[in-house]
Amino acid sequence: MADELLPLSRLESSAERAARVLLGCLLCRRLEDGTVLRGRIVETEGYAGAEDVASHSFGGRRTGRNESMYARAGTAYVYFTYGMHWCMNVACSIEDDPQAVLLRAIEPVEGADRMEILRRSNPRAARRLAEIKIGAGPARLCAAMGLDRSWDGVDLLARSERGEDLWLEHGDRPSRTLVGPRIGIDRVGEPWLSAPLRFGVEGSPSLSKPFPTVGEERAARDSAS
DNA sequence: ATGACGATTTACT
DNA sequence: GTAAATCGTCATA
Repeated sequence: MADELLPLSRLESSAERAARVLLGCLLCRRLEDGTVLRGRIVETEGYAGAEDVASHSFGGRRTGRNESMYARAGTAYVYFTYGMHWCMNVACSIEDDPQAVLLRAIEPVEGADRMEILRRSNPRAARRLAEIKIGAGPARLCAAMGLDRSWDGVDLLARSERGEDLWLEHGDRPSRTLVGPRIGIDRVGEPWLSAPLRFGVEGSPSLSKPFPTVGEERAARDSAS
């Protein structure tokens, strides 16, 4: 199981299912000097494609920026936002169906020291870094892994032969999965505003924000295989 | 060419 | 809790 690439068959489905599948998987990066970084994915959000008002691909919108959303499952969609942050998604359907999963948080598994240096290289690095977990947020995740536009469109289900690389591996499945509404989409209306498409690994110290603890959004048994 | 905006984060009251 | 930071992208003209 260890060090095995995630197969296409695990990802090629709906955004909701793929967002669950990616929990526990390892986001892996090889740096220029050969150092390998591994982070366990502990928080994700599904974006359901052309029907989803909160998605960059709502209404079939297809531009230079979001073109990677329309690619085969396993393709990275990395975009720049708020004039200073990078965020990373994984496309999760067939070509031309723009469903994707936003990676919202990782826990360092390997190379945490380099992740710390990478996040400090951000000009707006937090003053109180000790209180902020490495990778606990979509933009913090990209900072820790050193990701930017140059990784947009990369196939995460294959390894490159030389140089830097980025890929996905199997990892320990969460024993329980947290579910809640997505973050930062306040401008969209119902039902998408409160659609339960945010998922988290219960007990992880690296979640970007707490999950709701009442009603139907309470932690539920993970039904993914 | 211009203007509005953003799947965030940090600083500050 | 609220506001600022900061700029690539897209829609409009």
